[in-house]
Amino acid sequence: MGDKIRFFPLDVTYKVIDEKPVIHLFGRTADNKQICVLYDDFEPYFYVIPKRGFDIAEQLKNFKLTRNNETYSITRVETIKKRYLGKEVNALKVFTKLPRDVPIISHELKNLSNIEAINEKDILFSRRFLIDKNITPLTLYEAEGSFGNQNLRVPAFKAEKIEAFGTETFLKPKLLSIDIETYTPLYREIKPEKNPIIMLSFYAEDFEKVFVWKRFKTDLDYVEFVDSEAQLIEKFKEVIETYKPDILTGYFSDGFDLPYIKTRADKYKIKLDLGLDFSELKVSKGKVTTAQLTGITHLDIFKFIRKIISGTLETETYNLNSVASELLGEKKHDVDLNQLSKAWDDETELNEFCEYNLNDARLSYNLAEKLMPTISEMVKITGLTIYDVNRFGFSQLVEWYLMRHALNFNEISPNKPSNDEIMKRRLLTYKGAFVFEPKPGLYDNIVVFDYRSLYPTIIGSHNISPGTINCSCCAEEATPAPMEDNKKIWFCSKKKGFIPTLIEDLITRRTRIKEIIKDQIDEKFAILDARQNSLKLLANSFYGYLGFFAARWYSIECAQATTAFGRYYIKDVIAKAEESGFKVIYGDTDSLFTTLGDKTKEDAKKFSEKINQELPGLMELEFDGFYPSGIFVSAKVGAYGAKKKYALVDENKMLKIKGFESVRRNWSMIAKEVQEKVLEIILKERDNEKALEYVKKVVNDLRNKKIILEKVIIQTQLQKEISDYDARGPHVAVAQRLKNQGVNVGPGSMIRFVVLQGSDIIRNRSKLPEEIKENNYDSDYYINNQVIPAVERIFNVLGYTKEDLLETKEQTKLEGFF
DNA sequence: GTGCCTCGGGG
DNA sequence: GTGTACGAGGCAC
Repeated sequence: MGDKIRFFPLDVTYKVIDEKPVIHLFGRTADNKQICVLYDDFEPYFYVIPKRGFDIAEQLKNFKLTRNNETYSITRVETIKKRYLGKEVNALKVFTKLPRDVPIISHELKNLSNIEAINEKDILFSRRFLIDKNITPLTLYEAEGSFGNQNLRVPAFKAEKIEAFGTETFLKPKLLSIDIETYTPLYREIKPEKNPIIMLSFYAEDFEKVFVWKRFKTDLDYVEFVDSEAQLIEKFKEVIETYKPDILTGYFSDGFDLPYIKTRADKYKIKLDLGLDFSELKVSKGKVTTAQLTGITHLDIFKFIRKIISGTLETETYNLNSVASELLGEKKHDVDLNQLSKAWDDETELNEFCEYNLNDARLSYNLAEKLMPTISEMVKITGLTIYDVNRFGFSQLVEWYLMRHALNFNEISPNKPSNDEIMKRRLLTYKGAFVFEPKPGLYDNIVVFDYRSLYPTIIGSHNISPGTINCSCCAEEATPAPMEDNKKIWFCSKKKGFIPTLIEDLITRRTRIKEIIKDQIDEKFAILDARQNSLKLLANSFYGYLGFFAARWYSIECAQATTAFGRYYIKDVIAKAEESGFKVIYGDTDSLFTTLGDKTKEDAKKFSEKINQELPGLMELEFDGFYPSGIFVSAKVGAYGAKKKYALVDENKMLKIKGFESVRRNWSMIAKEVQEKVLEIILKERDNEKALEYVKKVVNDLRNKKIILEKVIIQTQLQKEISDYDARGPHVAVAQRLKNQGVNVGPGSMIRFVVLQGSDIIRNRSKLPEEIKENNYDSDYYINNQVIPAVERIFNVLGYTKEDLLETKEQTKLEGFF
């Protein structure tokens, strides 16, 4: 036999060479060199399930289709016993010559009679390969074969055999981060077709560089001048070609940096043929834009953060500054980007912008490095590439996890629903979680309990799965799910289903890891912690997946049964808590907030232990925390209290705010500021009067124009051409005036305005901050439409009305007289 | 409830 | 490329 090499796969694609699909596995060898392992012994296939009692294998073997002078045929057919949603079927595994034949032939077969179903016909060949050969990116494999010639940027190794080699993981892929700054004057939209890239920065472990195409005096050693934007783009290529990263990363680089670079490169007819097979940077534009390079993994760290870990972050905004502050404790440089284009035009020095540019690349790099353990654990659990894990949502991660394991269970994966089916499914709703409405108020000594992984443990413990539902074997003796309507749903009690088995496996793996890391503080901790977290995230997504309209394993009955059990268990624990003398103030889905009353924290812990003795399977109630004080706020509309809207302060005086108005940019700074400060005074200082006085002071300051203009600016983005607006809000009116002044505003322009005093309608009183000479903003507008709504509900809880907040100091005094 | 509009990330 | 594309929240009606 030939040579042997060991390597970590990172990216996979295939090419048709000599009428044969050849898998290309790009990665790095154990001795740290880039490589492409080729494999040509994998055939495209799909499944046909014939109608019971019909043998159509021969008929399929002879199938031929001619279209546009091309012949499509089935190369061979295997008869194979499989399971489909838990039931045994005699399936036919139908092979074709090329991957592209699969959709064409399978589509044509639909017309044949005696076919029950056609499955697994839309699984990308590369992904199919990873599943069938049980290859997981980032883990070590040994390939046997020989080096050969291919037109690639890296050595090609033609493999006859690829086998797992131990459990080693590729821990340190070579990361390179990029960031660009573009020419975008104030009030203009970001426009790649029109405006140039003016700076480009790179950051890596041992490399930092900022390219700029205008010269100025600088002491920054990482700044390198080039003569034109075209040269800057050439540098972009050159650095990637010479640095040879495994992963190219950026913040929102799928949606911004790489598409922008591509648009500019097209303008100069520069080919971005950076793929390791010399293919070009591929930008696909839809509602969601993606940028892909063959062989080099493009990681948009923003996308991963927003899609996968946003739930575990405190911040509600996912811009680089907030995310970096929370995860890294570092911020973006405080630079007014509006001045960049002006400085560029004025030919002044750009040092602070270069520093800013490099720092952004550095932050993305550090974020990518920090999240690498989570990403690679997700890769190892799902078997998908980093590129896919980065872009998939939870439902897709669950789906691919299921598809990978379907093979081990000898299950055929169900098909994706048709559009019609999706439309039907979208219309179906069902009862969700139970919410114990909070009575608005300020509370002391709050104890929080929650069911650990409630839905996953329910699915596991009650064997909830499309393959175990209403089985005939248990029709007589099974205990049905606690549905409140008359619907009778039960799940097999004799045989564990496919989905419950997988979800319990995830839960027990996680529990085991949590046991191990209890007494581990070394460098292994980060990896194990990332692993347990990934396992949790995936397990938690199963329930949503079962009820997700586009899911292959969709089952609304399973989703319904899951929430029915959930309601049963939370109501059960609420009743038991009250029986035991705790006063329940709030409960939602899987958690329970009670006040201690005359009980102690120890009593609370004992209570959860007692509950646990009665719970089935892996279900468990946890004592989640103790908070000296907290506030629950009522919702503005509807008969319900405020779901998920509360603020707590813990024993370390840390404020935990949930569900308050997300801080959107179309709120003025003063409104955001007041809300945060009020919660702080009430919960930390326990001084309602002080909070009230604080608001009154702000209201008063607004009346007396003592609040600076900067804090009352409202920002709204123009979404379309001014003429296309039916509803002409204030920002549209301001944009119109800007346009009349000759400023080119259009879709994307950020309109900043201040509402001035007067009696006219609001849009006629909205002015640009630059047009305003004194603080003649409309105090009443800011008081009534910004500041008061931000805190009104908080004060309602404390027994104050809007009127109390609005009393001026003078009026207070007057009242004293009466 | 439906439909329209806006935001988000990036400069 | 075994093709194709957001998701949630506020507001007016």
